[in-house]
Amino acid sequence: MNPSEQFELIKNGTEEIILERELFKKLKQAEDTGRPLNIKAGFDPTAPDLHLGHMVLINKLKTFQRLGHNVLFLIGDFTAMIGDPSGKGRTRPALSREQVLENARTYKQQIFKVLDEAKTKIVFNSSWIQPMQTEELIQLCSRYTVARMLERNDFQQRYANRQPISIHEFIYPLIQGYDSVELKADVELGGTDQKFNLLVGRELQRDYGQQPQVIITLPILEGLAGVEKMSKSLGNYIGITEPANDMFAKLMSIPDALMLRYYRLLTGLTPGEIDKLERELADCSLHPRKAKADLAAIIVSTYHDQAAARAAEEEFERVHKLKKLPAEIEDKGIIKWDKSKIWVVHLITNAGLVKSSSEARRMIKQQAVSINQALITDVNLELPAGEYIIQVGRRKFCRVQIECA
RNA sequence: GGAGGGGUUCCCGAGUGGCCAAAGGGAACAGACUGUAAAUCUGUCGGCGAAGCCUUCGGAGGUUCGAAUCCUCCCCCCUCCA
Repeated sequence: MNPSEQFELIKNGTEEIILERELFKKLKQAEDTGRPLNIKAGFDPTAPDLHLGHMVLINKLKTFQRLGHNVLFLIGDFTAMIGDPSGKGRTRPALSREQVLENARTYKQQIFKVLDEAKTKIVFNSSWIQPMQTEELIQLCSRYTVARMLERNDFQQRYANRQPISIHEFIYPLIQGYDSVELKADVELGGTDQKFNLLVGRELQRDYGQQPQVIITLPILEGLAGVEKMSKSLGNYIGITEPANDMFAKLMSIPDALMLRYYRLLTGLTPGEIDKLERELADCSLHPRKAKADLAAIIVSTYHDQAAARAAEEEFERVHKLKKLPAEIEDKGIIKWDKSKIWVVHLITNAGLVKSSSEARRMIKQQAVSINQALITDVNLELPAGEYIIQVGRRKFCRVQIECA
């Protein structure tokens, strides 16, 4: 593939490339010299549970690998150690060496679902930052000024709004930038929120006499509700190791308005194909539900396989369209009860389908509870011993056996 | 060292003695409808076998018939001045 074709492929779905002509030049250089580019991307060692939000970036790394370049998968174990409170006021506990390595292993298991292991090098920034002498660190700090630091958007805002900025937050971008120097990165990828930090890397490389890295920022993916960014702590994420059924169902629950964005950022369809989808949705020749189911199927087959995706779709139809019981219902085993009958409220609470008896009452009142496929309307209902299939809401099911005294 | 602002139910954020289990928004959950766990509408959103009772508003005491609200001490966060 010639450099301009490569360039277009890389550019697709990105937010910004700084600078485009430098990227082009580097691609050309790589082509001419046969030396692949070093593509850097940094990750937090504390969150080995990757979700689709991470995959926007990882997919882009994959694109580079397809084009023959090398990925430097940087685990920021040192940076995480000093913590990045950024407003949250919570210092992270330093992870032990073993813990970091363990997390790195989990990363590998996940990223190699997509990335090419042979073209990926996993590196830890503690290996060069840790041995750094205080003197060196101070020298590093001397290369940047407070005024320039305050250019960073969130610093600027926090400063203006009289919100705290800790000193070490200034060191954060410096170390991240220094990583690029150490790795001689040609390109660094990051979310749009990382733009400033990525730019520091450029400056520092120039300062250390290296060719500055090209920066590529990628959009931040919104989570399930479509309002906030996808993140584990907000609980609005789709993990890439989740079971196919859950993945499919969660994808079906995203707002329609988010669909095309997911297509664009997560599926690897070409811009042309996505434009076509958009047109078809607009003129109603493509049903939104169909479009979303296709999206879900594509994504599920990426992290599982096509058969799993098909099965997940069938299961989804069965439960949500035909309102039938799912193929597999969790068996909660036997519950021993010391009375001759069990009160429904206790039954569904003990089966673990609701957190409290108040919630159980509410669910019954809201006509959300069925036992053996029959709607429960009486909060005071008592049931004898036996096996029950309980359903709460549209998606919580279980089978349980009750043994009464 | 000095002056001031603040800690509220998952999150944001009202509330300055009873009408407060605590406004409003977000998230979440349920029902209806549908095209799906979209959208929209409606409802729910501390606990208890509940017309009643119990526990919550940074922590510990106190004032009061009655406190998230007033007082005392303590912890934590922030800003400004030096």
